[in-house]
Amino acid sequence: MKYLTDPLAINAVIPELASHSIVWMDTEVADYKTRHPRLSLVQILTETQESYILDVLDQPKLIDDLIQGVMVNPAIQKVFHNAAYDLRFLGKSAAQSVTCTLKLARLIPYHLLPVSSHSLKSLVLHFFQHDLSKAEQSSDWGYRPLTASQLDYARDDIHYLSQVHAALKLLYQKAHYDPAVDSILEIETEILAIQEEWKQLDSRYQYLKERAKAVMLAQDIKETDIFSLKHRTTEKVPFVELAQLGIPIDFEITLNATIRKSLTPDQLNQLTRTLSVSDVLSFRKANSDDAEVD
DNA sequence: CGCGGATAGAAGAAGATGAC
DNA sequence: GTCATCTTCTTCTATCCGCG
Repeated sequence: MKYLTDPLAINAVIPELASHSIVWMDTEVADYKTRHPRLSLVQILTETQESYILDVLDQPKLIDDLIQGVMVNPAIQKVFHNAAYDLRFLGKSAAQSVTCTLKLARLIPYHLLPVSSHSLKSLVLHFFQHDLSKAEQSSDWGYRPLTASQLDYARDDIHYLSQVHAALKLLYQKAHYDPAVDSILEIETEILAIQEEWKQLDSRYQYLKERAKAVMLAQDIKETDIFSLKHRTTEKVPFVELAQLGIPIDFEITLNATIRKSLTPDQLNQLTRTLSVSDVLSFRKANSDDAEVD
């Protein structure tokens, strides 16, 4: 691990970092609760397992050099967890070739990745049974010198990020089939195998939720360990009144059966109609015995 | 705390089905 | 044919998530 605090040393290492085709990155931020958070550390791991911790606190010039040298270069793939957060400090929309493991994790269906949260901590626990201590996450990253424990945390983060990334890529491949060559028969076999069990569970699940809601309403319980019940208000105004106020209205209204009925064919043709078509999958009604006599 | 994006769930619609 | 019911979909908005 290289912990670099000297601006000259950091500047010197940028070309070396830029020579990699993929790096795993993370940042630590000071004053994150205030209106003006400051970038404190940028951690970078290379595919050769070298980790760099760059101290860039109050070094806007250095941060910009890093953005120009690494972030905007499309030839370097940058992997972050919740990239949107780090990009606020590292080039924003100018950053190129950024991969986000949070987004990747969310693309994997629950049955292949059964975790209650897609935070890096949860993913590390799921894949590697390692409790990534997040105690340092909210520590003071604006104070110098940093503690050994802070630096350990900073290094662990990118190390586990690359491991999680690899595990996620495998699962992603497992989850994604090419529909052009996928087998409908295989899908049908699998869905029939679990359908009855799923129906029973789903029925029970919905039923219990309805009961819970009824109980909480009747007994005026607002919150339990697993449920919360709150009011939700929706206010409406007559459309005609809005129109009469001359408020610019620029959205479409679904042409439903009721409105359609009150329009003459002429009126209907005068309107600018846009049609949207969706494809609907449904189960066919289970055939009775005559189906087999085909 | 702030943000961008995801998510849950309510509401309303289309269309298939079923009872009569 | 009419009407009600069921499934599935889209749309909308408040709320949640994840980062430090």
